[in-house]
Amino acid sequence: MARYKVSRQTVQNAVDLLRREGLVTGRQGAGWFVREKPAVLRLASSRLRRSERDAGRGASLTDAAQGGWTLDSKATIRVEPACERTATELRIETGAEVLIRDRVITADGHPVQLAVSRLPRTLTEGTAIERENPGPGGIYARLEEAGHQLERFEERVTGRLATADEVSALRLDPGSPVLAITRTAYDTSGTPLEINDMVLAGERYELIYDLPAD
Amino acid sequence: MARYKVSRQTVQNAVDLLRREGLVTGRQGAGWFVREKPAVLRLASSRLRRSERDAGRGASLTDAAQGGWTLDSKATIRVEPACERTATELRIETGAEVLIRDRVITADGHPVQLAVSRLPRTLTEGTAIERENPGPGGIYARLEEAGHQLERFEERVTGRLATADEVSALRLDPGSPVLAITRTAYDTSGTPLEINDMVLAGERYELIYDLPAD
DNA sequence: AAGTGGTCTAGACCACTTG
DNA sequence: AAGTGGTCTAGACCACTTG
Repeated sequence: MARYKVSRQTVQNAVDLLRREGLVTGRQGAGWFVREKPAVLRLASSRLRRSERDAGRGASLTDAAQGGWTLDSKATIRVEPACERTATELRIETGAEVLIRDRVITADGHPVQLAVSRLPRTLTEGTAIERENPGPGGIYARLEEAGHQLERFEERVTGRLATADEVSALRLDPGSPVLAITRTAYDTSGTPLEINDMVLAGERYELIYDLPAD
Repeated sequence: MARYKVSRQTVQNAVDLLRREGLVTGRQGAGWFVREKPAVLRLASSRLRRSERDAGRGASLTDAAQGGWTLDSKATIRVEPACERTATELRIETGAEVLIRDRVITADGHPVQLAVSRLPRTLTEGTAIERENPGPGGIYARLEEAGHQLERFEERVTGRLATADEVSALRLDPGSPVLAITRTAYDTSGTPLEINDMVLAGERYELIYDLPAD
């Protein structure tokens, strides 16, 4: 204000621009700080390979191994009747039981990803998928053990601004961009087994996809 | 201001929040308007298949066919010496000639994507790749005709906020999220042939990737 | 206690559009 | 001309931190 002879509000607007560009963070009472360039986590597309599951690594842990991060997650498990969207996408009846695994994934202790996974209850009842820790290779390994051979995954990616809930869960600054990914897992008969809605801090992740030319 | 008995600035801040969430747009002198939910353009991963090129469709046109959009693009072609990053990624010498195709892609007349494509000049000299319109199947078809068989593509995706330049080029509201994709095309010997830096209006696109399970 | 950031009021002026 | 949005000044108060 003194240096440029402008009012408080003008400085606030200026510094708010820098905040929204992700360059600085303000802490009330403490000051404005240049933001540390957040290290990029890479989700190589190899993370969904069967060889990784066979080696006992779930999709998230494969990422961790790649980037040198210590990944961890807390899961809340619950059963709910399928809403219309879920029913359509899982091709089950509206109201049928759905197992929901609601996870917060942390990297070196910091929350970096939200993941809400939905499966028809008929596939999960009595399996380790209903436990917080589903064991080596994750839920995909358990599905295959139960005879549901996976064939392919589809990921749909969009970019948008974080909602208020995401801002608080991922400790983002308001107005931060996120990557929203919806992954569907299909078995060899083309039946969807799982839908996973993920939200990632946009600037902390780089997604890597490998695509064949023919 | 009258309804809630608050000051002008307070209303401005409130409405600015809605703007950043992508819900409304302000036009000076005209008013605030609820933003039309922008239709989603889908980039199916099939867009890089050889069958599409053989059918005469480039990657962008395949998108268009899928979503019912009329896609168009304006390209500026230029030759520059390779900067360090480009040289490393294309595995050529710093300063070697690079062909740059700088494109703005429009959907139904509205700019929706920026794409800057870089290829070693040695691959493009005397080919239609150096023309604004490279012909049916796009530059990938021309590369294969010249004997450079494509094997795979790698796409790296991040989410971030639009820069000031991107805001004006894509007619975005300030603070809008974008998807930044860097695609590298490799031939059968594993040599990179092209690097394409794309910037997409985050909320207008949904990227679709297909991943095999094994 | 003094110095930060965050947000607010009241009033002003300019650019743009015509509800 | 009157009504919009955008931005600014000057001053105020509260929450939080300790430069």
